[in-house]
Amino acid sequence: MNQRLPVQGAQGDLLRLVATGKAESRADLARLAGLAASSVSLRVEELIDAGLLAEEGSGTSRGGRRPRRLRLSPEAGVLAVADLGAHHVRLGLLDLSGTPLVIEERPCEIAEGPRATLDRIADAFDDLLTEHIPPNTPLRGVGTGIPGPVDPATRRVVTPSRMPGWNDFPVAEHLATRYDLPILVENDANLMAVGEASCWPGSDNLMVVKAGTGIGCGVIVGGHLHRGRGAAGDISHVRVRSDSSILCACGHPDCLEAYASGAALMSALTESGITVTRPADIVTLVNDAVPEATSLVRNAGRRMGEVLTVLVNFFNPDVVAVGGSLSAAEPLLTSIRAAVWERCLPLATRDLEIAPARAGRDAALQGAGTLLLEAALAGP
Amino acid sequence: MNQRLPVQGAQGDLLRLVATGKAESRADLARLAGLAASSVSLRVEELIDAGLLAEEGSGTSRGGRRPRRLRLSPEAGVLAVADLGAHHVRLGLLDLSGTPLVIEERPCEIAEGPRATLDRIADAFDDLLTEHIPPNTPLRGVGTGIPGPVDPATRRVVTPSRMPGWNDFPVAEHLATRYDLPILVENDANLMAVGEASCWPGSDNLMVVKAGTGIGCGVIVGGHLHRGRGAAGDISHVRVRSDSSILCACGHPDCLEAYASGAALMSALTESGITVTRPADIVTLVNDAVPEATSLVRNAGRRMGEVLTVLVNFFNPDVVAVGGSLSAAEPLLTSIRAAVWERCLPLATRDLEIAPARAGRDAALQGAGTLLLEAALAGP
DNA sequence: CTCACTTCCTTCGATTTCGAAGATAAAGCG
DNA sequence: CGCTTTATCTTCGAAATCGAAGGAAGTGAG
Repeated sequence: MNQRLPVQGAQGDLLRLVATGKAESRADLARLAGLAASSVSLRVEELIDAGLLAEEGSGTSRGGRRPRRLRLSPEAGVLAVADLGAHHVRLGLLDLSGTPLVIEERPCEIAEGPRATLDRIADAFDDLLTEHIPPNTPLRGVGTGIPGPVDPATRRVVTPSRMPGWNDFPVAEHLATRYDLPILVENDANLMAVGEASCWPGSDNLMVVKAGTGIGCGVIVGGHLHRGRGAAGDISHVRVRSDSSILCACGHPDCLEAYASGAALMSALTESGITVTRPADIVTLVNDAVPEATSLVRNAGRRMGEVLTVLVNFFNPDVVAVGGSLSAAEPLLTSIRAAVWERCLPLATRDLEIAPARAGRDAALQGAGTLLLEAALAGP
Repeated sequence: MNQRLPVQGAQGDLLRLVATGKAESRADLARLAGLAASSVSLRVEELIDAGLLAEEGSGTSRGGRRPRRLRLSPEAGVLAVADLGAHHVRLGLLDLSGTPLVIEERPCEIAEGPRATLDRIADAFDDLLTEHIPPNTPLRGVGTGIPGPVDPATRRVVTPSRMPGWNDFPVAEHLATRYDLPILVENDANLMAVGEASCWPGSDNLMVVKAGTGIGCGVIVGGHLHRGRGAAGDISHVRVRSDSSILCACGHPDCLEAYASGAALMSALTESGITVTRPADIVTLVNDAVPEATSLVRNAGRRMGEVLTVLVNFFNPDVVAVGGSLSAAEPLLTSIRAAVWERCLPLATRDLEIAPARAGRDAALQGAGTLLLEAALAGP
């Protein structure tokens, strides 16, 4: 099982370089792969014969002969990716280079349990495939993001909150019964981090914070997703300094999540008599200059910033990217910045960029595409 | 300049595998390097001819013919490494596999400035070389640990505290005037982390805390030292929760260092009328069951544990190793463990080991050896 | 002890990869 | 417009690498 792309040896590296957009010509490939130009030409020839690569016109000259541009062939295949949320799923098809072919959002209650949910996703994939993709184009991989911790060893969901019936469920195995393909199961914040990372070329170490209903975080170290033992990236259950004391769902007092998550802000607003149903509503209130909302968001940013201070000193990333629905509220980022600049070591903030996420709503799907391409190219 | 080992192509990989102790025979090499057995034999032959490898008897059988054991030749060369402290320097010579040949400690005031200090180290290297090493054995690399931040890009010291005259000094360039060799300049806690990492086979993600006069920390991610932009691993200037307020030397209130460093503990003891001159004295007091000392150490451990909680959740390492002179005080580790176990996510602490450092006093020197071997083998 | 089996290492022809040289194609320039 | 320069890509002999086969040296079972 797990049919991988029909490539061998150096072909995989070359295909990866073209798919990730790092190389567009044989000359690029020779430079980046460290192979002789002649070897590259041979391998490329094979890849074209195999229908994976295609030549497409010529690129722009750099002072000499114009390169013959290489592209992934449309028939090379597609990837089916999904990002599962609490009440809906965002899913779509990408080509092997991660370019979205079709993306849509469907309602989907995660509380219905893993079987129903995963089957719903798979059905949606089938719909999209028959509707948008020529029948001879092969599916090369299937992946999904999960709003909870995933054990990378077993690829099962582990002790998720708000996901009844999912604990210890073998997600990858279940999908494998429907697809004889590389299958990816990963935490949603991690996927988002991978997707975001490709928007920051030159930055190898990133923290990507997802500020939505909850607070997620993905970590990219040396260009690769850092999983640790499966739980890496959690910042929501860190204790924050506070006068009062709020008990978090995890059983500990004063977790960041209890003060700064979208859920926490929403219940605080409700208490002051303002009704909101989604984190995005908070952003609207802030944009309408409702003082209670602005103050709450500013406070949340300061608290997140205090936590990030510790992590920036320790991890010393190039970039902290802030995404998620709450990130659209400007005071959030401003307060985070203020807290980090104030307290971090000058050496750690010297070249640090704290910025809004660049990848947009499909970051997680793009990230899934990146990881799936790796999986499809990985050794036998 | 920077004469590297006379190896090319795959030879480097093979030499590295033997030097790091991962391979002991041609068969091991073939397995680990992914080369054909025949190619390995050829390369090994060349390395033996070059005087870098040597055959040494035979190993133990695994059910068939006994392997012919491979070792680094003693004439392959030596590495000169130093670990600079505030008032002394620990330095020595290693063979290419990192085995100490001779190690000694000399008094050395870092406050005398970089030129005097580095020349003193180089003189000591010369002494050791003439005294202990046959004259035809080449020196293959020189490295030193610095008790302050080092910019990995420029290999200069950056804004160090307690190192007058060192700021922005080009340490590597200065050493390069005396040695036409690979030169390593690295923060001491980072070196210690690298040395410690080799004592935890199978663990790819480590945090190594050095609890001495100050509090240092080195991070190993995926088996490699994580430098970030040069400041990674700092945990000493993290704000801790506290009722009182102490101003740290860095200008911020309530840094961990101001509460839990050896220096802080010493001044607290002095205030209670107990005289101590070195962090090791605190350990003695604790072992003699002096209640003030024990209580202070326990408190320091709890505070360090609280900070580590955040980092363990985020980084999710396999191991947190605690070294440095203070680590010999048992209550320190116990309190750290208690704080981390209590507050961290179960998923993060599931397989986490919080343990005393294994590498001993020469951890940093061994780490320097590991990194220097890499540098000496790296491409031209 | 003999015989089958395992592992280690080398030999040697087949294959792959390389790299220098040349062919192709374009830009810059007087 | 021809000339030089630059860059891309291919050709082809040289060199490195591989892999199958086999010898060497051991273990263990009958």
